[in-house]
Amino acid sequence: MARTELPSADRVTRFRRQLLDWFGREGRHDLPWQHPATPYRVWVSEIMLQQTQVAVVIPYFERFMQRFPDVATLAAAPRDEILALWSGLGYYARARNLHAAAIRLVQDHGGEFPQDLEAMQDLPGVGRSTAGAILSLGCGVPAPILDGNVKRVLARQHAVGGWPGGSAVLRALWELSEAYTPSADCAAFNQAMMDLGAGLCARGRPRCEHCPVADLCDACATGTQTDYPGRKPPKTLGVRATRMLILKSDSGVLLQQRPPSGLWGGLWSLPECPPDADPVSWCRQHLGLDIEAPSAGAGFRHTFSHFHLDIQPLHARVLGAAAVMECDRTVWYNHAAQDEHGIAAPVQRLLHQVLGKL
DNA sequence: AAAGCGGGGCA
DNA sequence: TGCCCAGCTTT
Repeated sequence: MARTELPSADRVTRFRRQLLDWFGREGRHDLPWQHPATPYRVWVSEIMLQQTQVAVVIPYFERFMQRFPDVATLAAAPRDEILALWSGLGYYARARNLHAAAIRLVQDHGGEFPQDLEAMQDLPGVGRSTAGAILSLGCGVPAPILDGNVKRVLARQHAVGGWPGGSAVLRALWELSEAYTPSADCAAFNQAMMDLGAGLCARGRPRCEHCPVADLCDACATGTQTDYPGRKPPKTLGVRATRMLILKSDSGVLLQQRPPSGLWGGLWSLPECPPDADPVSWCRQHLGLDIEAPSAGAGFRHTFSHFHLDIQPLHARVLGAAAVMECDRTVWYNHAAQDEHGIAAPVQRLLHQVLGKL
């Protein structure tokens, strides 16, 4: 990749002024975490926003703040309760890191957020961009950010080619972010960059005719906006298959808690029977349960970032007394237990279908 | 069906 | 340092 030239002082000045003028008129000033923009609220919102769009995050954020209004409450909460409120947001390591970081803040920082980039980045789940966002938006300390929106704006402004996941491109974009980020009005500037990237400088159809910095933009000048940022090199996904057992008793549907890390770590899920095993004997062997012959439900595909999972649901009633095997990592899930368990989206979907008929 | 999103963890 | 991992929504 060609070395990216840093902007002239004049270009930086004009970019900042035009962007901030626009932000004052058109920016989002009514997001829940902006009122009040405490470090805690900004932190939680930034973690939620890491892989999720604003509209999806808002209801999760409101519920989270109701239940965990401050760092101390969050640190003292059981992890299961945090995962339950995170259910459906995906990337559950974020929730586990959030809890671990809250505990660290209480133990090592007196329940307050550190005011420097290095200590902030030491918190689990907080990298350079998130640390910059918490500092600038929540603490009034200037620091650059580089989330997906800012990457897109800067890549287009300077026609930086290549996939931003690569280290050279990433480094170039960070240098640009540092060059543009002002020490005065940093919070407004950073919020403005995110708003511009989320709104006008959108991925598919950028609305350059309304963009406050279109006259400065290298990509816009050549009509090549959608070439930036470069795409991730394609990679064919593998396919795995599983059978999820929907075992019904009078007490509900059987759920098991998954191991604490890895795929759907710590979440509650349905028992999975290997494709080549006989479900009836598998249940007797692994669950100590006698079940009737199962019937197949409608199969569907769930896609992760790195593979497809073909899920075949199998329905069966449990024979005899089912309560005997309830233990720590097993629960009969029913209406009363709803909302108390963290459950992955495709499992949630299956349970939703079944619970109506229970 | 494919792209995108920020950070952790491990060779 | 450079890959691989994670789970949803949007397009």
